[in-house]
Amino acid sequence: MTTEKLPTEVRKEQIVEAALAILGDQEIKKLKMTDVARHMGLAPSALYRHFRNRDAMLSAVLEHIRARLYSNLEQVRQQTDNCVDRLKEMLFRHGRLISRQQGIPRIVFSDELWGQKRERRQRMYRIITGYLAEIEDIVREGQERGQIRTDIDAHVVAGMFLGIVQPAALLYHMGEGRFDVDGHIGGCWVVLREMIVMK
Amino acid sequence: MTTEKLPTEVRKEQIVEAALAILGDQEIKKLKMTDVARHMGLAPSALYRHFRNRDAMLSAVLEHIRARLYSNLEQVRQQTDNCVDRLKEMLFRHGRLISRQQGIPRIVFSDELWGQKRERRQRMYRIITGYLAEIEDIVREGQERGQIRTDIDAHVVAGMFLGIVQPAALLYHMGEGRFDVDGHIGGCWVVLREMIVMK
DNA sequence: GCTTAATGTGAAAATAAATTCACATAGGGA
DNA sequence: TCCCTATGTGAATTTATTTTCACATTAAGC
Repeated sequence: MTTEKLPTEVRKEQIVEAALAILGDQEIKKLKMTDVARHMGLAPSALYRHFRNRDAMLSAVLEHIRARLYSNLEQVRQQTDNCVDRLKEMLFRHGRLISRQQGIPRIVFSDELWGQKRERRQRMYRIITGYLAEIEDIVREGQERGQIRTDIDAHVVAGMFLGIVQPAALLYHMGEGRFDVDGHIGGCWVVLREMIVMK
Repeated sequence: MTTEKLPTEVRKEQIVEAALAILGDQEIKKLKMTDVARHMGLAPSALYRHFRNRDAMLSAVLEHIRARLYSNLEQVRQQTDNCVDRLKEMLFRHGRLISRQQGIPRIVFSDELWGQKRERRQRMYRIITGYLAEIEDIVREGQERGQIRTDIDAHVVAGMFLGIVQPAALLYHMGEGRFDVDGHIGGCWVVLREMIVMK
């Protein structure tokens, strides 16, 4: 087989995307080098030109996810100025990530990625807690601007955000797409909004 | 090495417990036959006298978990009659399961166990949704007895239960025990209680 | 056009884990 | 007591996957 040759930068990106595509797909399986390679029409050994080993590849996948989550955050900040709307938007975007994007949310609770290597597990932990801290910031800003009740702890709100979004991902994947993510998130948002908006 | 000989019934139980102990332990790793065997001072091949293969063993582990969760439910039902108290008790028991028991909550979101085999994934899905249905029942009963607000959907409350408990498990395991499960659950309970009790 | 470094390949080796198998033995029941 | 079977063992064997390696090829710069 003769395959086009591309610079590493591009290939690295492609490999990460292939990995994500595989993880996001129907079947829940271990991410195999062979699969990733096949998905891109390369020999498995080609992957080693771009990543030292499987581990390095997984780390790159993780980094990609981190970037995605944070860019989402950035976009929402620019999209609207109202903190309640920002929260809502983040919630629904996350929902879309679960049901329509590639395997990002699945990875968040996957042994596969953070399970084995301690260092990676810690990185994942920091990604999630960092993300939650950002949500917390949105809430706090909303409180300062009088859009959100001040007698409710911003940290608790961030916890509820995770509490809405994470079980949805779990049930969606375990239920093989049967679980109604949008419905769940929509319903939860009504309750959450009710609870936090200034009356 | 000369090891005592025990009847299968006993051994099966021991094997499942060894598996759970390993999963619950510090290091998050793939459940290997070798590890389970070593944990009990047996040769790996001995395990095959009791389970056809690794898969059958994992299924037994899953069944054990199911039984544990449901017995918890049963105990709480007998312990108190007040539905709000029952909910609280379930929440805190689950918290203890996360931070102090063997690896049950970790398994709930583990690719390792429900990831590969479709049939097992579906079973896990049914276990969780069934458990939530029971929580929902507690809520509904509380509503009928006038202990819980009726203008709030029992299903939503069950969803929040999962939303409190599951992220706690995730963060506890990823954070290597650093995450304060009791604090999280305690805090959430205050909010939840506030939201659902009849005023 | 040539050179060469980066990228790709297939086959083989390394690693890892599950599983099988021939043999050993404990211990409950005739 | 002796037998028979369930349980246990260690040493292969199988299966799955990652990783290495010697060699091929492309494309970018000279």
